[in-house]
Amino acid sequence: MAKQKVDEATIIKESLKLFRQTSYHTTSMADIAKACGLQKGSLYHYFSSKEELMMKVIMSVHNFFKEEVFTLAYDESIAPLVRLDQMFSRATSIFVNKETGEMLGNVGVETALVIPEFQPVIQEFFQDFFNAVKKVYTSKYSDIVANELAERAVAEIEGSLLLARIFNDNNFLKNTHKRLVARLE
Amino acid sequence: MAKQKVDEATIIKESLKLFRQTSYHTTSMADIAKACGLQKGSLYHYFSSKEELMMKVIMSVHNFFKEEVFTLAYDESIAPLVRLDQMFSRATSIFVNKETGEMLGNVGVETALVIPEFQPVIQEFFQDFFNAVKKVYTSKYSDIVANELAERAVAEIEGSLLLARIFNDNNFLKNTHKRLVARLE
DNA sequence: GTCTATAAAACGATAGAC
DNA sequence: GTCTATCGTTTTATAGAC
Repeated sequence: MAKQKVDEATIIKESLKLFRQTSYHTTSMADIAKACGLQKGSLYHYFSSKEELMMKVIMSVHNFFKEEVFTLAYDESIAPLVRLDQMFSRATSIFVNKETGEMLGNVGVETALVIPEFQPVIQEFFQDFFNAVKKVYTSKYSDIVANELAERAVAEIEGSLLLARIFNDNNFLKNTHKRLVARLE
Repeated sequence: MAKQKVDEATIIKESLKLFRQTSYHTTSMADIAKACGLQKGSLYHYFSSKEELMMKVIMSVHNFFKEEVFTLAYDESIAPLVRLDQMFSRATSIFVNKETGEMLGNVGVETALVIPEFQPVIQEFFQDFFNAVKKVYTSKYSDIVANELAERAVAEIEGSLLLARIFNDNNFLKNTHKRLVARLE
């Protein structure tokens, strides 16, 4: 047996990095292979197609957010304001990070529109995001108001993320974080 | 001389429609030619490359917004609240329209990250958008507050546009429009 | 010898460009 | 229509661990 150069998790991580940097459609299997130190054909030992690889990347991002971000919303031992602050802090630092950074916003739309299989899993990510934010707002507001605030928060975060990337300026994210937390005070 | 089947404006319009529907990178020159009833080679009579075509599409969208949307912000004969309402109404109806609909958000990021030439022109669009919104808020708020509100408004609009496309539900846009106008009341 | 992670080469399709 | 490049994918072969 040939010595194993990489494992599946490494390929997913490298793919995420590339998809985030240069989008799904402009990242080739050859690019991914090169980043992993493999020949592109060898990738098919781990994944049956580029779409299957992308699907696993999406699920990997979703799980990471579940475990590292969304979970904070449900920790009743922490005050709501602190929970929200921590959640947005973590999300922001993940988004800004060039390695693991946000991908499901821009790349999500890019792919969800063209590859129908991706749409439901991307929707699930945003639904979980929304639910987590709403949960915290519910501690202070009625269900209907919490719903509106959560919808607004997710939109604001994704929009400021888009502006941050277009203007190459992370202050858009930082300002949004501040505003969202202030809304709970 | 052979009869001219289409003019440049028609090609730009058809390209915009396709880029919006299926993104820049998955729309081929053959797709565009087909939509125009041309041979793909004929497109190079009008544009030297796909990138040049895209650049003209971006500028076309920008001009359309300048003339149809942003201009409203500077019409002092109309009350600020009405101006803002009209601006967001028009922007929303353009975004929702499948023909001319918004493109510089999602496709903007998709291309700006990969093709550096696009970044400054996409930035200009958002700067003009921001300036127009800020101008209206300035009638009621201090410069610093108007600045913040405008930044927030643009982020919210772009974010809700993203959610509208991912969930295939235009209510995200309608709700955002309502909230933004209410903020001026 | 068998299994498997890799490389190498080549496939058909399609891209942008002329 | 043709060209060249490159895409995602498939196939074949090889290297080394059990």
